[in-house]
Amino acid sequence: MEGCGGNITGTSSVLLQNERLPCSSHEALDSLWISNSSPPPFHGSTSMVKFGDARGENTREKTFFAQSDKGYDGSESYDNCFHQPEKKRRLTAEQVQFLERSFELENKLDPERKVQLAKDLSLQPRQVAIWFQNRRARYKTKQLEKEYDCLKSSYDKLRADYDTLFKENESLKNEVHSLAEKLVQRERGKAKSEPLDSSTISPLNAEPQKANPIALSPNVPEMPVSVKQEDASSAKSDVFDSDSSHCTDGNHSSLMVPDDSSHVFEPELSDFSQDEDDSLSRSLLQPTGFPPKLEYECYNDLQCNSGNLGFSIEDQSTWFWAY
DNA sequence: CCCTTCCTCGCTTTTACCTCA
DNA sequence: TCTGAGGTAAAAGCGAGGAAG
Repeated sequence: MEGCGGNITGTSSVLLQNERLPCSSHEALDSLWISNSSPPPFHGSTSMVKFGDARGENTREKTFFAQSDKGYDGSESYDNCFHQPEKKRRLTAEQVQFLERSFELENKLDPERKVQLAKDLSLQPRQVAIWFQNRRARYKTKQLEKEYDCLKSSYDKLRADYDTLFKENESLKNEVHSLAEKLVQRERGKAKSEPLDSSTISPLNAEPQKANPIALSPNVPEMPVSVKQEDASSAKSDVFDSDSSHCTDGNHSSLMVPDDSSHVFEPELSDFSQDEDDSLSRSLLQPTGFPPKLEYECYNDLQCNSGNLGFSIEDQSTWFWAY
């Protein structure tokens, strides 16, 4: 009964751990092979010499062998040892360490390797296979967690970039807004200084005011209503009419900001002759280069969406993918 | 083409072990 | 110090599906 004594070898622990009948023919052979391996496999290979030397350094290992000792040295008889319902036994730290090293080399088991590992660790080949299976599952979980963290950090970065750009966009829009307001006031002053003669007011002169979105914007408190009314009676543009059909909610003034901005960035209108002024206005008022109609129509919604910085959906897709 | 066997995988259950009140 | 509840990690069970003979 020395095998059940305090000096529990790897083989005896195997007997403890693996008393369940194997469930397949090859496992039956495995079981026979394990129990018939005369020298304790722990001492049979060079790797296991180290493995055996490491024993006792780990408390869990101690626990495991203490339990084994209890099974053999305690009140329970030898028969009880082998006929009581099998209890799960955690692999020892050394066994796990050995399996981990093997897993690092190759996370899949071929039959020969499985048998060899089982032999080295005094485990059932099935136990080795199950350990690898569970280990692969854990590895996969970790990988998923890593991927999640990676994606999350990427998302956070994109989100921060977006917030920055959104604020910048808002700031620029406010700037455009205020400059447009100044421009309207300047236009009003110019209109007052010049006599209101219908013959002198060319459609081109009136066009900036007609196209002036500020005049329609309910968001601008300092609205030059008088100017609007003066011109609107005679110069109510088709643009407004056509736009109004799309902007029935009256909140689309900002859609026309690009027009304003084109004026805003005019050098010094007073330095130009009237013809130059007109031609410049005409060129600046050309719709070419402005976002397509779709964007105008969707701009307000896009703003509410707060996820697009005013770019069209199509633009967004390419814009973000550019990352 | 069908059947059998073996293996892996994903999911679930069971068990051992730890922590804490 | 002991104990029981609760939580967690790991070993093992189970069924589905693929590959090979």
